Amino acid sequence: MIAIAGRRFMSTLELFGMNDLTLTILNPDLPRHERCDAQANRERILSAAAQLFAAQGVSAVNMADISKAAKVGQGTLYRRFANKGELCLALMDHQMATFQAQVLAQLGRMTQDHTAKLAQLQWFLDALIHFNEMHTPLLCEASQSIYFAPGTRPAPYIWQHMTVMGLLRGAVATNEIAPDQDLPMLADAILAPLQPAVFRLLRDGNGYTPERISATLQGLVGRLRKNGTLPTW
Amino acid sequence: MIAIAGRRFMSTLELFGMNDLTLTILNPDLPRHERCDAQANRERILSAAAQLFAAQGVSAVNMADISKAAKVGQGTLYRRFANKGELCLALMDHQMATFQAQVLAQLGRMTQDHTAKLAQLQWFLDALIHFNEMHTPLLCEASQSIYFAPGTRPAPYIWQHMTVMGLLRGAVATNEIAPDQDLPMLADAILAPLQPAVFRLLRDGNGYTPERISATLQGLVGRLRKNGTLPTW
DNA sequence: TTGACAAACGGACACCTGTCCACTAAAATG
DNA sequence: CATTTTAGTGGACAGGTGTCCGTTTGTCAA
Repeated sequence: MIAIAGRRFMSTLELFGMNDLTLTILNPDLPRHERCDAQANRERILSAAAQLFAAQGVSAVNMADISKAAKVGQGTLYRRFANKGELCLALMDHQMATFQAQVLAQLGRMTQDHTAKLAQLQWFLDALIHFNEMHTPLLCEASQSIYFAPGTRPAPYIWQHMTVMGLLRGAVATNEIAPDQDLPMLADAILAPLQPAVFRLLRDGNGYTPERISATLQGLVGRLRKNGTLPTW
Repeated sequence: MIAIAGRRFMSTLELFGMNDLTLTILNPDLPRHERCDAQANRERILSAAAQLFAAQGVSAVNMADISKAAKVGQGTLYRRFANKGELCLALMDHQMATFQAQVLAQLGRMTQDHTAKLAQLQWFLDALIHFNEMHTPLLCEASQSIYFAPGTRPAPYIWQHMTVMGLLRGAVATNEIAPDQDLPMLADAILAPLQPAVFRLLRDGNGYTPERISATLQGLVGRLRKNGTLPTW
């Protein structure tokens, strides 16, 4: 029986790329407990995967390879990470948290400096583009293999969306943009080109540079402002 | 002769959703020949697939099922369609061609009526959204399994991009929008939310209606106009 | 017609992903 | 410490994709 109960749930969250911080915030009280052998295995798996990915590229490595390299059964591997995408997300967890912290700090600074909200949004998009640029293979793998129940979305995307929404709301408050807009959908539209698969298509399929992508998105955001003038930023 | 000639190559193109018109234009002269037994098999496969998809849903049907239902070996199936996505695209070929023709006709009409180019673009995006809406499962399957060589993109997307580009150029010519913009990238940014996978995320993951998506995109396009006023359309 | 050859055929097979389940061992309990 | 509970383990296996290759068959030319 039973056994796996709580574990299954946790992995569902981890699958969404939540780091402990986020997890704690969004789910203050959850089934705990990961046995120490389990934790050791988790770490062996992560480091084996990191090595293999670095050596052969993300797409050339399969789950069996990883379980062999980590000296762990397949069942164990899949118990910790339901699929390759989840594993990739876990590998980025730390860098994701760092990135989020930096963004938060910078936006705070800009607000203190009275930087316009739209300009903050433009900065954020640029930062996000560079983050995507650095982690394209892992992000693509993750976005490909993770299953989304209707009404649910992966945590990284939720965070991005929340951030953009917050800035747009701020821009409404400061009278930078018109208030009668569908802000949630607008945020999704702005973020669409940064979905990993689309981003890769733009980069590799179309040959656009990150700068070019960034410039166009910033142009679009600049045009949101009420008077329609070009952004000064 | 011939009839089916050049079929093999054609299938490579069809994989990209090209109809005969497009094909002819882009590839006036190509290796010919598809044997008549091959053509018969192709049709048996397509109709078997259509039936199975209708009965059980696209994702519930696998290639082995299709080959069995079509009374064809697996090898034959894969010779005709390298993967499920290619097959899906082939199933939409006719409707895709029809849609393209209708779009072309309507845009021609609008141009004759001196409708503004940006308004034409807004109409086009709306039409595209409804096309996506009708074919989401097939489009998603197709976009998932087709491999893109760097520098290449699937034909449906090429056509969409060309259309948007043409309208944007027109809008520059009629002085509706500023000329100093990165039109190719802008077109991609506008189309990004309509990539099948992203579109499905917006619909199912976020619960947006097609109308809501359409309204926001049209808002974005409206803001491209030089003076920044709201669109009259 | 007939012979030759490329195209087409079909099913066995290699490879991967993800699940299942009988067994093991960590941790909680008394 | 002994016992019970339950998370954790690992490998066999089911299911699906796509490839390979020996055999068959349409087509063309003589």
